[in-house]
Amino acid sequence: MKISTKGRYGLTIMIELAKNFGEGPTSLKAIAQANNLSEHYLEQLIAPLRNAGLVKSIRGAYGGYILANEPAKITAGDVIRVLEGPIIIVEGIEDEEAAQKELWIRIRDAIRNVLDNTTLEDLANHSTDSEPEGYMFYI
Amino acid sequence: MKISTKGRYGLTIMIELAKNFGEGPTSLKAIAQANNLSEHYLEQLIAPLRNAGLVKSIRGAYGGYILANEPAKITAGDVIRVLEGPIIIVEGIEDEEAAQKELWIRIRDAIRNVLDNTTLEDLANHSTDSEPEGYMFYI
DNA sequence: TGTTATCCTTAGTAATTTGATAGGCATTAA
DNA sequence: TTAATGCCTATCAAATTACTAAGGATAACA
Repeated sequence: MKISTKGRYGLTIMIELAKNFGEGPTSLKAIAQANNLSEHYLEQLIAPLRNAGLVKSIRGAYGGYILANEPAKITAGDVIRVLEGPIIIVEGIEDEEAAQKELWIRIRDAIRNVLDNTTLEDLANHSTDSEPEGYMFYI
Repeated sequence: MKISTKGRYGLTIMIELAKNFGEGPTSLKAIAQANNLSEHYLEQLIAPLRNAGLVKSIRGAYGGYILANEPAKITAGDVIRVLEGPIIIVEGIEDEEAAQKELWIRIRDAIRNVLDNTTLEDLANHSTDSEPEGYMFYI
């Protein structure tokens, strides 16, 4: 179980757009180069973000993308939900698994709380406070 | 992103063993039948649980599995970590993604908190308080 | 008007994971 | 000796992930 590169790269895109908010469109090419990612792959990630109304596109030369809303009004949850799809699917849980229900509800609520209370503004401003390397991200 | 059946079925096994704790071994066959699952598939899930020292096996006729410890001393985190592997891999995060670090840390800690504070005893006793159907588990 | 930079769409694909199924050997209680 | 169980290895179809490839549509700008 993990958060895939879809969610991570998607957040990377959105944070870049948050940093450039109010300064006109940012091209995917610029974002891809700045973060050393495949532009083609990012195109596939931003498509659902556009469909979800989180970003607006400006076509043609010197076009690009802009956030559809202020960075303080877009949460990490908005982005992750679009790109990672349903998290903790325990839908259609069997009666036999009823004992586990409480656990999944607790985990779901804990994650929701973080995702819905962290905005792009939070993430864009935190930029490079560079903690020590070697920290780990296993639960 | 989701918690797969590995984690769910694994918890199902462990909760059954918790219910039968102190009453001798429980066979996988019995657990499989009670929960309408494939016995062969459960074998593959319990192998890592045994290797991790969470359960002990008793071979031969009328054998089965028992918890290696009291239900109150085994947490959901012990089980999930073994079966689901690393959660939220953001290891080897790039410098460019530094802005996201705070988010992953917050989510990691929130999930850890739930997993490490929910024991098999909690889950085994909660059994069938049967909440209304149709609740959802998307984040 | 032509060029170029960009968005947009579809298709393909190798590697990995998931969720099993199958067959058979090893061990032990009765 | 038999039957019940754990244990081990292999196989496999479907889905997902993380891309790559190719090219069309649109619009700024010279």
